[in-house]
Amino acid sequence: MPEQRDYFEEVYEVVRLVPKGRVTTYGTIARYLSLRAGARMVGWAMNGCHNRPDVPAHRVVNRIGVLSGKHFFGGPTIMQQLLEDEGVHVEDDRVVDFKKLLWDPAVELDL
DNA sequence: AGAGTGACTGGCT
DNA sequence: GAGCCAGCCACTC
Repeated sequence: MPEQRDYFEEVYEVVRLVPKGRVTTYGTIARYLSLRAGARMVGWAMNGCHNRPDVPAHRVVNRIGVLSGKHFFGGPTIMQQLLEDEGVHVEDDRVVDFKKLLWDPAVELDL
């Protein structure tokens, strides 16, 4: 299997920049990297994050703050526990105060 | 080559 | 907030 990396690496790099206790979305990453592929591919990129040691994929949720990828962490509660451990409250698979915790590189990095 | 699928999103109801 | 629909692109069969 050839290396898909390309934008994969870029996605991982951005995700690694997400501060502890903050979250971001697939669409935000996609727009920031100007991925023609779209948000779906960001999710697919995260699918390969298991090869990466330092990719906090649990900080990446969908646009409404739902932990859509929790099932891919080897368990339905792993992702939530990781977030709770960082001070991010999760209720009914949704991030509490999601809008306030949202981290947008285009904004936080002041571009 | 065509159809199905998905860790998504925006718009509308 | 929640549900439905259409657009989106890479990947698999």
